[in-house]
Amino acid sequence: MSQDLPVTSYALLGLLTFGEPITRYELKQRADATLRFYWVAPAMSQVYSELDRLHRHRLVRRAGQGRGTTYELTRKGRAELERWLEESEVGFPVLKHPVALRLLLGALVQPERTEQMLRDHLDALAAERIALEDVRRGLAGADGPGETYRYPALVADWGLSYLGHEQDIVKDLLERLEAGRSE
Amino acid sequence: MSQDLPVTSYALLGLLTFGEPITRYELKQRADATLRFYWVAPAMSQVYSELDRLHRHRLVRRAGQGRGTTYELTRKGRAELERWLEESEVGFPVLKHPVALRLLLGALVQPERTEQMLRDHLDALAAERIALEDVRRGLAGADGPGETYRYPALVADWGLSYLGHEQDIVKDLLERLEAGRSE
DNA sequence: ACAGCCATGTAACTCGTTACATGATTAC
DNA sequence: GTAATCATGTAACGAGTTACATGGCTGT
Repeated sequence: MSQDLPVTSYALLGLLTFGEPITRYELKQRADATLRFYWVAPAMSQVYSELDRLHRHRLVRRAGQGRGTTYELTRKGRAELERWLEESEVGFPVLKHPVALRLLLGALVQPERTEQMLRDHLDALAAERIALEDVRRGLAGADGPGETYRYPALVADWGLSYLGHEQDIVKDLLERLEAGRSE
Repeated sequence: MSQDLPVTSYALLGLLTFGEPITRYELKQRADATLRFYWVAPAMSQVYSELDRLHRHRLVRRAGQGRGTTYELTRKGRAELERWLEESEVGFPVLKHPVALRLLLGALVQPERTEQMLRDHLDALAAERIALEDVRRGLAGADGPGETYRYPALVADWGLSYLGHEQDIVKDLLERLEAGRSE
């Protein structure tokens, strides 16, 4: 492999390392349930095209045909995933935060609008947190050192801590806005 | 305007609301200095094409020609930006976090590799924080309620708090990894 | 029977990037 | 003079999305 694939390819390949061979549809669900918290939730059509590419590169193997075809890593796929983890550059996280972007432009709208947006964001954060707590619970029991879900559990804890802190920040911002408004 | 433009268009339009008319080159620098912390740092070529589009829609006005042409909001541009802030859906933040993605796959590499990655990430976070602290200092003095940089200052504080918390989480993860390894 | 989900696939489009190309201005 | 930075622009590409289309399976 002379050139790296896009990161999302490796992310999907990585999801295949947990458990049994799965269908593309199931892989999409797994991505929606886990990957979306710290990477992306790829469109269904992208799951199809990415798996086609991974198959062309012999990094995954199909089993069965037609409806219910499952996919699993090949030995080459695992080796390539390990190589990528070892050799490729990691890169800094990218955050696309529409709420922060709109807060930046708060001067253009009524203060109440901005405050309402932050309150709505608090609701969304609470919902997101519940979803991630569900994921975290599903990992419990096999999350100790050396166990299957150790690393996924660490990532989930990371996400939960992030969401909790985000809630704290937004509450604090709301207070500062309200305090400034009544001056 | 029957259809929303991409969010990045509004982001760039929004950056034009602060201060005097600027060139596209300066707009790119402004984006690199501020927008990148919570949205994206668009490529130079995208700044050109986005401003072309904004100009086609009469949302920005050019002044001068050739080298040094500056851009500023039109009245229509400001109205459209306000409309977008009021009417469009906000959407949940998207985080693309290569470090978390690799931590998920920690089982595939030597533990020392993962720990080194987290230490490198701590360094990167410290550097990012210094850069954002510079930005924050530049806003001080006009960041009170009702002042020009009030909202940008709130966003910068948000970012600083986020980075600080991220540092704490990563330190904690490192300790958990090291503790688990010596069992 | 019918609704809803499961499941698979294609086509068109666009956002955004990288690579390429050019030349003016400034600092040393 | 020459290197670095300022500044402007085009072309090709690719990742990822939305929209479209089809049909099997399952529960009521």
